[in-house]
Amino acid sequence: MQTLTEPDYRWPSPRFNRTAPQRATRAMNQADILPTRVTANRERTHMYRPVPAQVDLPALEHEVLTGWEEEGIFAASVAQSQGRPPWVFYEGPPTANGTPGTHHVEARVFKDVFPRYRTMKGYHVQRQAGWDCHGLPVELFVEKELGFTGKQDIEAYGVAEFNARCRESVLRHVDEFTEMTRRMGYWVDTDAAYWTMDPNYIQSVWWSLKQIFEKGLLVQDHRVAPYCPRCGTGLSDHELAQGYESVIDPSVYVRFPVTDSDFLVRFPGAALLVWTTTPWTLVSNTAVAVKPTAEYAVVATADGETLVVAAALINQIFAEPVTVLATMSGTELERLSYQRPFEYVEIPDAHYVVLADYVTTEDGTGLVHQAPAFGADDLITCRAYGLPVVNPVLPDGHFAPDVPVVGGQFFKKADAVLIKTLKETGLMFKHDDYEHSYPHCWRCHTPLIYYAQPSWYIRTTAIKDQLLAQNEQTNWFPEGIKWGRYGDWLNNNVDWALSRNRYWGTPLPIWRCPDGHLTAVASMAELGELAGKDVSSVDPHRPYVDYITMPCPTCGLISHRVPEVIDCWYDSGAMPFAAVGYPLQNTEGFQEQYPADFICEAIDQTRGWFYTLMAIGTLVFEESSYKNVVCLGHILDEDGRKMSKHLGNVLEPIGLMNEHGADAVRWFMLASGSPWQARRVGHAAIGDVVRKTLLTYWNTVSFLSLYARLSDWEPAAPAPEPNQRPVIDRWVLSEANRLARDVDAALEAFDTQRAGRLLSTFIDNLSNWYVRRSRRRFWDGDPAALATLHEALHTTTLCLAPFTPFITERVWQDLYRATDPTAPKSVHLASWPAVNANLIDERLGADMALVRRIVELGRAARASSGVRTRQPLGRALVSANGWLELAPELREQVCEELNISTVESLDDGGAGFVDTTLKANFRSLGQRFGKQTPAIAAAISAANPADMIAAIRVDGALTLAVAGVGAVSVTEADLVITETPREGWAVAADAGESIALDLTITDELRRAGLAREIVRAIQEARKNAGLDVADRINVCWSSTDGDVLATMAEHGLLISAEVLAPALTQVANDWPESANTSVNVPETELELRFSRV
RNA sequence: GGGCGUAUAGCUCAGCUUGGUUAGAGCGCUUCCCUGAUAAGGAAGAGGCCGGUGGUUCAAGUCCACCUAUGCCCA
Repeated sequence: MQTLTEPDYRWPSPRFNRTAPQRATRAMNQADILPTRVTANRERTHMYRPVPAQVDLPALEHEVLTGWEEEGIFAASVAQSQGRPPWVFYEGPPTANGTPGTHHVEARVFKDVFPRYRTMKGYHVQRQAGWDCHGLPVELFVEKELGFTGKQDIEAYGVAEFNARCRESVLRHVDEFTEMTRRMGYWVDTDAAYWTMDPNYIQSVWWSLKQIFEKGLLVQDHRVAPYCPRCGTGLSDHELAQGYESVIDPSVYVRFPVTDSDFLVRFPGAALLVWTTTPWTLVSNTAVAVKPTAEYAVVATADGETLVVAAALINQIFAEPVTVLATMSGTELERLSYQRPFEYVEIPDAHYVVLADYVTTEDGTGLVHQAPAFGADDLITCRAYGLPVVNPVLPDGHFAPDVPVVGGQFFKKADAVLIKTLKETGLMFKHDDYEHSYPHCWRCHTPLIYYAQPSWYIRTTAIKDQLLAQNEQTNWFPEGIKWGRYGDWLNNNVDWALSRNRYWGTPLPIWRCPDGHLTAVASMAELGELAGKDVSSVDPHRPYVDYITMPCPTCGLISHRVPEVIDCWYDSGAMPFAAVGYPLQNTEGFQEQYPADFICEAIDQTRGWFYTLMAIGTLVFEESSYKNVVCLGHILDEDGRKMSKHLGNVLEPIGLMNEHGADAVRWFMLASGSPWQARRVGHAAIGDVVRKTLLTYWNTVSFLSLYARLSDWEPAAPAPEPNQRPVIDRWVLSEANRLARDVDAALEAFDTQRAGRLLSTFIDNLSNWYVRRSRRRFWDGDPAALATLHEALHTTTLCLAPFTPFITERVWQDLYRATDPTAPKSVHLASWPAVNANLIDERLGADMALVRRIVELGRAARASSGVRTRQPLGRALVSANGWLELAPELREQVCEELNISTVESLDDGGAGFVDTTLKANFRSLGQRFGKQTPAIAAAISAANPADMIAAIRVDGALTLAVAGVGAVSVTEADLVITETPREGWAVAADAGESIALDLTITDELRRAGLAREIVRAIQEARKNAGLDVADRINVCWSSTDGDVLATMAEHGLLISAEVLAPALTQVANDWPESANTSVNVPETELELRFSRV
């Protein structure tokens, strides 16, 4: 129980699956191993807390979450760094419009790891959450709930009521996001979150729009967008994608007679041949576009016609052979005038050839009919020529009643009568049917019309050069996006179509009077002044803001707000200042927090948030709002498919984290595979990283705690200086310092994958080499070993903390905070580990790598020999570069690991045993000899290896006569030398290194092997009987076998010490009843039983 | 249609920037070894026309071109 005298929060104790280990002392002789237990779990302030080998990670995480919250650790970490240099992070607001998915976890893991890391590095990192509240997706969601089919339903229902429901819908989902954020350990301040629907936020947006308006960059113009004439609304791209249906449309080739007199002098009766699949747009024909760089031909047909077509398409268009009268580039056709097919509507100053890069010569005729009201490309092209936008189609999809022939007809239905007319007037060259997919309204299946509507634009094309310059200053991760996907987008920049004819969004703050004078408004206060009344309590949303009118400052007529709301992407791109209410509020704080050092989202934001942030920052402050941007690949399901509700393959994030642990999910996202690429996520993949890395780390911690406690060891106890410790300790400390240095560098470069690989490699080395090789020292309570592992895990835990904040917090509490009263009360309040460069020993790292390679070879040799490792061998011979220079301590590691008494160098006395093979080192030879390399390699293979080596080792080089090349000097570096011993030895060799085992087993060695066999059998039986590692046993044995008797006499002390047996008693047939566990020693005539003391 | 990625073992992926002759790792499978923390660890085996074609080069998984498949973004 917690008491009031305890000033500090008591982190909950871990759960136990087994009883806590009790104190015991590792013993090397029988006298010492008599029970010396003291009271279990004696209260020791500076001792590790017990760490169970088994761990329930999700349960641990819930305890840690509680601890963080009760102690306010996140707030403390932000408060503690107050006044330090800021490192600025912006949270991109998720659209709070649906249930969060695992893909949301991905970005949020990255948004968490770098701020945590930077905080440890001594920066102050504010982390404000945010919610994107507006937008069509929210409206559609509510429409669906209400069973609406279009805007008429919303108008009938009432905009005020509709928007109230949108607001409520947003609030509903925010809770789910908050819970997911909490569970995954993403430290972001949700209490101080910004909401794009907040009145202060909206006023900041208004302010920025007024800046842009006053620069003359916010203008009204036409915009072509897919539009459902039945629902009376434009459709977003995402809606468009849902509604493609296959339809059969007419495909018509129409003659447009040339009227340019010069051209007609050269080519009498010439006509442009134009192809279209939407004859109804011909009524609005305004121009004909050609590709400037394409070649066009004037051809005479078999029927005596003269037509202009793209040269590349002649064979496709004409069944009969034609005569080419002339060819010319598209550029030469520019401004050529022609007679349009239908004279139904007035289109002044038009009807000539224009140039457009997007025209292709792959199908049709290479001449594209232009109707700017019905095609986005057409509109851009025609606008460049100053051509008018004439639209005879009403918003309901019908031609205006006063249009001849087609008046009052639905646009698609008009095709038939127009085709008939074209045939009658002789303009039709060819008429086919053409099957293709055409967008339809996903709600009512009406064919959509690409339709020009008045729309508000931001002239981003005017600041294109500035945007490119800002992009040059920006660091992209991965780098390819900068001038790849994103750079392309900037280079092909088009004006930003800002307005939406919708309801739930930031209202466009522009008031217009009947004379068309425009007034931009930057705040509710300003609006109140202009309107001449107090409007400070009015909700700036529709419809309320729409009711506010003002006298036009120019002419005094009554101005009303324009009806549009703005693209919600503008909302989110405005967050750097709108989130803090700038400039109405926080004018000072804002300066420090702009621009951001770091933002991060998935790749789909290149044209979304990444762009709107940069564009708005450049428009308003003439500086992009971020310096470094991490751009993630998408998350896919186990089969590589996109996750979607539709497919039913969505991984629910909280469930995933409660099954494997948030740390596991985080580690997977950060370190498994490349974050830049699309990655598959599934239970198997995540379970894998838990086993491989997290549990290995945990078990190393548990191991340290277990043996330190058994030895009563405390980290404060004196230990030798690192340079006085055994070589393997110095090695692991060197590696640990390298780890801190290299992980730091990787995170500095935003490379979590590299950092993750470094960490898991180190953890593997620590557990499966350092601990494995040093176990005996831990049993003995060696302070050097305990201190070394303590220090190595300290570094590991700190480096790992930003990645897996839960498990490292647990370890911090149990190992470090429990033993050091001055330690920060959370690992997340600690600093990044200081690198002690003096402890980094590159040479030692290389030497240890050699030792481990030799051990690997030795294991292979053991396996191929059939002599198990438990059977000691007397001798091994090694041949490897650097072996002779190895410290004796390191060679000793090889002996121990391979259970061999002595390891000698093959070079020392192995001359008679050795076979030598030689291979050419192509890398070295190739650089010097280029084309002649194969001949020299062949000469090397042909030479006598022993002679060559002997010569080279004496003189350092050898001159070789090579056929066709001449005399060539070869050094040892040009060769790969492999020496292998001969008969009677078990051999393994790889890449010039080899080891040979002397398989001679003397009686002495055989008995030593038998002793180890007996020890192992007893240990296994102990474990199976559920004994604790410190329990003592009484052993009785009986045998008549001479070998066994000799072994027991020779190695009895060793055996009893190894298995913690104070008594090792030989019996005849008088087995004590208590000796109830019998041990089977394979292939040995030995009867053996034991009982717990 | 345009742009950008990706393609290597049954599966998941390194290696490609800087070309070098035996292409690696993990998971799964078979056999064996080690075990006084471990859900671990180790050795061996089976499993690869490194998507295809052509080119550059003494030498190509790696560089270049084209093609195919697939994904994303945009039309």
